[in-house]
Amino acid sequence: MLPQLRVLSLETISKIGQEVLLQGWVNARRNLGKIVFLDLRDRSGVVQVVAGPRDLDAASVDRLKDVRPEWVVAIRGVVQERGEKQKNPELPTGRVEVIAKELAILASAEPLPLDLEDEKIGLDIHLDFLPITLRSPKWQAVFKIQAEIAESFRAYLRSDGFTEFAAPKIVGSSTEGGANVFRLKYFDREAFLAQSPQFYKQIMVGIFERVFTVGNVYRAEEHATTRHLNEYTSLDLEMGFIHDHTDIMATEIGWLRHLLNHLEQTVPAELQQWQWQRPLLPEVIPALKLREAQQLIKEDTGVDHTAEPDLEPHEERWLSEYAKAKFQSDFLFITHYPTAKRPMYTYPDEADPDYTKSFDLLFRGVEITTGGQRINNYEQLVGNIKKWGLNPDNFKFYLESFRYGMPPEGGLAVGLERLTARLLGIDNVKLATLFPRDLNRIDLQLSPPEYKQ
RNA sequence: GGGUCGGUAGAUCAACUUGGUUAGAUCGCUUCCCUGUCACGGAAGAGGUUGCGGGUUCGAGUCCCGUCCGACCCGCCA
Repeated sequence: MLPQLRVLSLETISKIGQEVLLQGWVNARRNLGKIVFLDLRDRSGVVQVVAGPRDLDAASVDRLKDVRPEWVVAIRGVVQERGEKQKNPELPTGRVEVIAKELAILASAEPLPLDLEDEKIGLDIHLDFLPITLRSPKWQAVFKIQAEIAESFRAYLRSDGFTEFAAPKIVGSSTEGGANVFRLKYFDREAFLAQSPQFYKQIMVGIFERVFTVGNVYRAEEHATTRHLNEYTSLDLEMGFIHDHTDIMATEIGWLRHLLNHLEQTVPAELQQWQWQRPLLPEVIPALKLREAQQLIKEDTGVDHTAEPDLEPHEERWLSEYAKAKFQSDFLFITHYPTAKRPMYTYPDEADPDYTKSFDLLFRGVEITTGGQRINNYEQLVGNIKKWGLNPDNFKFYLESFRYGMPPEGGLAVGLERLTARLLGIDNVKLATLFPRDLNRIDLQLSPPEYKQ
């Protein structure tokens, strides 16, 4: 067997003539008879290994016969510059190759049930085989990018005086009303999976002024669309001492600008895999009041939805097209949603109390953010809880923050998977989710028995 | 919850409109040949109760009914 050497990533193959230990998966195997070429993949990339009887010991030659794609192997060899005719300028490591001297098999692999390079794999098959489909560079790229989106959120906010906290996922009362909650047994009583960290981030404003949290939230809605999940990752921020909701919008614009630069700096190759088109982000994202937006749609299409409390999905798409053409922006804020259709903590506009100081952010046809100013006055908040038909006793814990001094504040929540999907032009949000939970799927456990093997 | 569309080798699809011997193709898989390939190439081969059940018919992958599964749209939301 091979001596235990340290792992040498492919990035370090710079010194010609160096002896290295490579550990990775076999990406491809080209058997020319006596000589075998292996493309070996590790976290840093892919490199060609040349395995032939001239340099390889007899036992390794024997083991080599069995090696197939996705087998995990360790190879001791020497880095060599390729001959002029053998250089492949299309590959990042096409200038070099590793001459194998010894090969050990760390794990065998059954033949793949699908083709990792196949771009047309069905959604169902893709999701059922996520543990292997995610190995392809294209899907690796999605989730590397997603990790950097979350990283950018953290980095930007931290630099702006925000403190990160972890919000509980098991909660004693359902927060927002509206959306359905997952119920669960909590010892001898009932509890819920959190639909949002809303109450906790507001409470935390009373402590740190500016906070953010990144975590999963749960919605028990029986929807089946390309933009809904039953578990998704929410990027939440909340900040005190604001003037109104526009301060929150300004914070979001600042982050988005940081985000685009951060991605282009940290994961340029991964963006390129998805034919990255940098979103149009003007200095100030255009903003329309809901009623103004509906009026525009009415004028253009003749369909009068100016009495509706929210936009329909096709109207969101229409408005995104409009904003792109009119303002050269892939983003569009819609503000001032009706008070009656927003949660009880949403701040009403003093000038027009039927509408709120709230906003959604549309990005390439889909809503990716909801935010706004919150009611920070204790009496007003209690009054609203009653007005919404809720019992203030159930909100005592939450209300303590406001009873004992809460500054004017507000915040927002961004759907991480939706943002990822829209940034990369992925049609279905499930494909921008590592392990999506939906109506029909918790990994394989809700799938038909024949898939379980 | 309402609506629309779909289900054929391991994968991606064809054959369905107009019913007709042994349901094809590509990739993958197996065996053999090959020391400069790079998604290597070449030769041969295996692999399908056409989701399931029933019906119409001399005959059904194809038409009809039921059922299961899935995708998409809507409601709701991020």
